[in-house]
Amino acid sequence: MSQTRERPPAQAAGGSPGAGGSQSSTGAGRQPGAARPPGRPRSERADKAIVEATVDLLAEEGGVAGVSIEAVAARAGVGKTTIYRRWPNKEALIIDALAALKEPFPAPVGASVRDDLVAIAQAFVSNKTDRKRLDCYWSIMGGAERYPDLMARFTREVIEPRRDVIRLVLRRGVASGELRADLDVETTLWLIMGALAQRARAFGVGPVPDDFATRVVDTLMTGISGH
Amino acid sequence: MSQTRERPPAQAAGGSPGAGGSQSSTGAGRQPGAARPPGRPRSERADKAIVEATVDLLAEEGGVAGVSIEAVAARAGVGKTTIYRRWPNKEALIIDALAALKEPFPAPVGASVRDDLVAIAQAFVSNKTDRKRLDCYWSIMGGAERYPDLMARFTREVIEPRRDVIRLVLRRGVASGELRADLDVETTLWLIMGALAQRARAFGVGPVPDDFATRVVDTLMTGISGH
DNA sequence: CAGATACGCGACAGACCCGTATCGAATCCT
DNA sequence: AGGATTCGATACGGGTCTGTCGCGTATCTG
Repeated sequence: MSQTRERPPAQAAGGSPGAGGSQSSTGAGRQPGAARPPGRPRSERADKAIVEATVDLLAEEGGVAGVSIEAVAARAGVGKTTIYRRWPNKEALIIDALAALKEPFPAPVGASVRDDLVAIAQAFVSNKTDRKRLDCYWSIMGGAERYPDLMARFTREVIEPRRDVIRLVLRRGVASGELRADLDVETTLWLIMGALAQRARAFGVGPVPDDFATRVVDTLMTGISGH
Repeated sequence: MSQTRERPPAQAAGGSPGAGGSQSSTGAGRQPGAARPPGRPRSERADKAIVEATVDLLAEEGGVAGVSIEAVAARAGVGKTTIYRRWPNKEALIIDALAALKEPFPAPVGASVRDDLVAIAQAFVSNKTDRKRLDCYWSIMGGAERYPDLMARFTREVIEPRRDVIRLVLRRGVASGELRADLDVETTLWLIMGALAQRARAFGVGPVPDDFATRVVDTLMTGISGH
């Protein structure tokens, strides 16, 4: 869906590229029966540098508009040619680069649903990778009308899997009786994610306090009603 | 804080410019004792058109980067000169233009705190002006690191006053006993605003359903705990 | 009326970016 | 060795945007 140049991808495209990265520069994921093409193989090092530079820029610049191919090339220490040989344009590059943020999220199994939710929420606002993910989220959602495909794919491949983790925890809570039997899972999801995402972005009122995750979960657990 | 040109502002700057807009093109808010400057007065019509075009573009383009002076001028049917005569650069223009979104929000006084919250939440996601405000919010927050002054001022002058309305309702609920005596007002605020803002931006899952505001408030009121 | 200023329009230099092309050097296979 | 391909670097034409300037016209004051 991204490469339009002559060569076949030779790139991640579904697999987990960051798994090994071991010895040889290539020869790992080669198709059995497909001969290696002649000539110098593409640099995996360049692949990684480009994707990382793209994600970093997206997170820092606060918008797709701030990511220019030239800036990516400079930051990755790579020629523009090397980028255009792999992706036809900026949007395709960003779409592929976002796959770098996919790495899923193991559902914690702690003493209680409350503890699990707190653990997830805590990671959401304090973990470094999660923070980068969140910055990219804001960058993409801000320009969502401009790049709907980008938003759709990011939502499907990065956001939803993480929401699924919370869904799982919530359903487990319903099953165990820790949560209401008639729980509105989706609305609860919006409440949790919304509060965390919004608060994490509001620099004006200072950094996210340590106990914020706890307060969110507990307020939500208990409810605000007086009875 | 914005105009650097020779002339004094002659612009809103604190007042409510959209109130009258009645007959004469000027002569309304003139200082008693200060003589009117010679020459053709600045067009109020251009003022309004520029500000409106700026806000619209900010909401539509999904980012500060998408607002160019040239686009604003074209959309407002105005020469670039007319803009540069009033504001020194894009950021100053946007800062002033956002004042157009200030109009506060009367705290509803309905039968119950729950009804008030639902009313506010409903307006938040369905009212047209509120939707534009929300789009601007996303645009600005996305590029918050790039334009911290812009975000700070927008937060202070547009967002916080509206949060204050909800704070008031929540405190009223605590006083009347409808809400818990030990309510964590700020966290509750993040939960409500976060859920609404996030959901309103997630086009991928369809438009905001009519009952979303109700579900958010009720889930929050009741809590999710099983006991 | 004359003087002062604002108006919309278009031109301009400088900056940035896109996407392509070309270069010599490097890397891989046969 | 020789052919194929990629590498980073650089240059290019074409586009958009910025902020300034000059033009002829419109509007207001005295």
